[in-house]
Amino acid sequence: MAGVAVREFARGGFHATTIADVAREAKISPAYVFKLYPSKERLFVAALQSCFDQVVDALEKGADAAEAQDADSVLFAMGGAYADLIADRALLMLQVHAQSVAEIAEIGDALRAGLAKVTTFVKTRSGGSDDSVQRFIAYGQLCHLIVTAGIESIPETWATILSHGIRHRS
Amino acid sequence: MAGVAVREFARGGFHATTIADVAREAKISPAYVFKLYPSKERLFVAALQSCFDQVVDALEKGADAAEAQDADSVLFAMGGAYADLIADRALLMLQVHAQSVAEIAEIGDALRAGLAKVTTFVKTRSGGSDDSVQRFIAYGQLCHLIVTAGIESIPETWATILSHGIRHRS
DNA sequence: GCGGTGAGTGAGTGTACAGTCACTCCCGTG
DNA sequence: CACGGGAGTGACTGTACACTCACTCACCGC
Repeated sequence: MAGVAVREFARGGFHATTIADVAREAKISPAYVFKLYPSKERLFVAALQSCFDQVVDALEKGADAAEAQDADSVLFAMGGAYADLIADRALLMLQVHAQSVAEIAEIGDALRAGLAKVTTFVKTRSGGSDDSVQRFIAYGQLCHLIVTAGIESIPETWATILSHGIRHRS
Repeated sequence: MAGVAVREFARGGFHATTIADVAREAKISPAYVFKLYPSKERLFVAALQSCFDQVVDALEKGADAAEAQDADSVLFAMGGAYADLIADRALLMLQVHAQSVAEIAEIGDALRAGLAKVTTFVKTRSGGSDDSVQRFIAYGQLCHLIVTAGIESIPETWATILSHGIRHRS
């Protein structure tokens, strides 16, 4: 259910995705969605929490698989794991959409909670400096821009400057 | 008119902002908005173009005011100018909203055009390396995250890691 | 066989919004 | 004065959506 909501909200964002969309994809009636979640906002929040859980999970697996365990190697491995995770775009798009409706109190709170979890995890698991962690997140955000704007497939100079060295699939 | 559209779309994003909102703020009737722009999408695109024009303008003024003219100094000055420009959040929010509705073809095109302009300008005016320019944009995106999620006013550790050294006003 | 309970739904309701169209008003020109 | 046209609008339409509610049905212990 939350998984379906992730995919649907990732496609259309909060406002352009209807409860009927999610219900159809989950093969239940719209009315039943409201039995499970009290409002559209809360359903979105559930999807966002699931999204951040998956991100932290992926980062952890990436870190565990790192060859060396110094901060830079771990951060590098985490970056690779993140790139793999968001290959299908859904988790990435959901974060971007969440950012754009963060003014809705419940969603803003969930977004901050998710970022707190990710940032804290990256810091403690990698043991890197504050600056390294900040840079890790900054390049993650650049990655979001590249994907949402479809920059990776543009051959022009400006596009290659932005996406140089950023890993992605297909 | 485009200025009003920037402010209104920045507040609510594409889907949650109505033509009536923009019309009210511009003190004209909704019907007349459709005389000036053929669709809501095109109005949004006009706002986005105006937004990127202002960004490039601000970067240019910042670069001109830089003390030294080596690449790093110019980039630093541009960063400061950008921080000043987006102090009122409207231009920043509009970019974030644009990212989240970039799947709408006309908007995606306008977004890419804007990014092309900004990136190309930063590269040529600063004369910095591709990597420096990429880093400049990456930290710009981090800045967007900090503002949209309201991280700058959070005293917790994770929040200070993300917003350390990022300039902002008020 | 009966009452209770949880899973699930069909059929609505009220409202809001993009876009349209026929129209008025005003101002400058001949 | 007449009149052409640009600036601007009121009133409408069709549709879509969040949310509600009374209801059904299957399954359980007794």
